[in-house]
Amino acid sequence: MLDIKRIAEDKDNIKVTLLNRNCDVDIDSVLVLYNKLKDALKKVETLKEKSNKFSADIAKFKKQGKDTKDIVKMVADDKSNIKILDQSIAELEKELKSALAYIPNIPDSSVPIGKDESGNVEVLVFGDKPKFDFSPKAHWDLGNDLKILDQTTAANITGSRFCIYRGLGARLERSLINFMLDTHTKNGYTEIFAPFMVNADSMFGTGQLPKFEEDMFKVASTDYYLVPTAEVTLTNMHSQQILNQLNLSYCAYSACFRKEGGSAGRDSRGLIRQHQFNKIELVKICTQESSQEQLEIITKDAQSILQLLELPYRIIELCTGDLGFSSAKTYDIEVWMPSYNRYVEISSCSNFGDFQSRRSNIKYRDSNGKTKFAHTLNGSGLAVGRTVAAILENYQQNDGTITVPKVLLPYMGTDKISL
RNA sequence: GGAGGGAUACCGAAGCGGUCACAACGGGGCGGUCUUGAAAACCGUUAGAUGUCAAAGUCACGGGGGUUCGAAUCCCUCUCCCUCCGCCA
Repeated sequence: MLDIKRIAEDKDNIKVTLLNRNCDVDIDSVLVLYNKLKDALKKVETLKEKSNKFSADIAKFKKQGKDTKDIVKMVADDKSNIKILDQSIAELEKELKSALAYIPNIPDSSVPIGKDESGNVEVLVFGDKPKFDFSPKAHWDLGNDLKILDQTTAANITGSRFCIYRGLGARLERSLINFMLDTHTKNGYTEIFAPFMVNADSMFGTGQLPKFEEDMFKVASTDYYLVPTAEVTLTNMHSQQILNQLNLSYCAYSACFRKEGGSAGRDSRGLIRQHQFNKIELVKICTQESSQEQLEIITKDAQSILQLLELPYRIIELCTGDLGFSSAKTYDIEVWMPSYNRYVEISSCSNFGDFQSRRSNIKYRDSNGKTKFAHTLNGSGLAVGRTVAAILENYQQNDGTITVPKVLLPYMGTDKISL
């Protein structure tokens, strides 16, 4: 949520930045609403002041035994006017709030300007892509041949875009979850295990609602949604709070649920795009001054998993046209996927500035005792299913077996996945 | 699911129709006096939103609605928490 006052003060600039991220919201009509609301508020507050004063007089007069009939009638008349005005104010506020709810965050000034993903900037390449002296297989074929992944059976019991992990496949998924959480808690993140269902307020707070309702699974006969990411639970743990202590760091495992409505037919094979997948999420809540620095840290912490797993990856900075709705600045981490012959997103690390904290009302007191909106950040650390896919493909051997990455040995209990 | 009890500032809690939200009283936090230092004691300080250059003002006692000239206080409703009973991993 943007600050309406900031929009009013910096209208022209904000129009340009919104165009840069391909958003064509009519800012002028929002400001018309805002001015109408301000006028109505001024009017009603004057009336309220008057009637409050007279009401206090009534109490005084009664004590003195004076007659209050006339004054009571006068206040009663004002009251009915106030009621009408209050109703129109409530309507204006609702309209303004819902208009603001659909306006995306303003990109940070450091974000490269671009129309779409072709404008993204590669900022770092890490590791060497594996060279195979045989024809490498895709992870779904490897998983099928090794009998560790089974989409057919999952389609049978649920539907498309689900997967069953079996034997060492299931063990690999679980090992990665534990390895990632262990690594992040060593780096100072507090581990959280939170509900997989949240209410609509939480979904609004982090920006999934109202605009992206179609992307979410809603639980029938309840007002609850299945979380699309643990970002929702971790960030909203502190909604409606004034925090005394900041620079909070959380990590959590959660299953994530997404409809993937707009991607029919894309990545339908394998683990890349599922309706349900596991993810370790990192969330930071910090002061306004430190969020830029914290974004670099959270990105580094997410990368550390890939470095320890010795998987080749690169980092790109998203340009204005490719930035997510709530984000002010985002680094995507992409892992090398031999079967795609390109890098595939495995983590997205974002600084949201005060966009989410305005929505979910997360504040802190600065050193002068003034309350301010906190800054929030998050990053995947990492998407587990895609990590499994990357390990299978990058660590495959000529004989169809998979070498287990060294750091996973204590978790896997074996150095090789074979039939 | 049944029956009760609650929700007030960082925490506990008073208030039960106008004098109690510039929120009593405790505790905590912060600052100070005293002390070699600490403890204790004493003194001071500590609270939302909106608005404004600053004020004034307006709003806020879990959320929403109602009664009243006036509601933290009365009524309705929703949410959440606690206790007991029932059911149940």
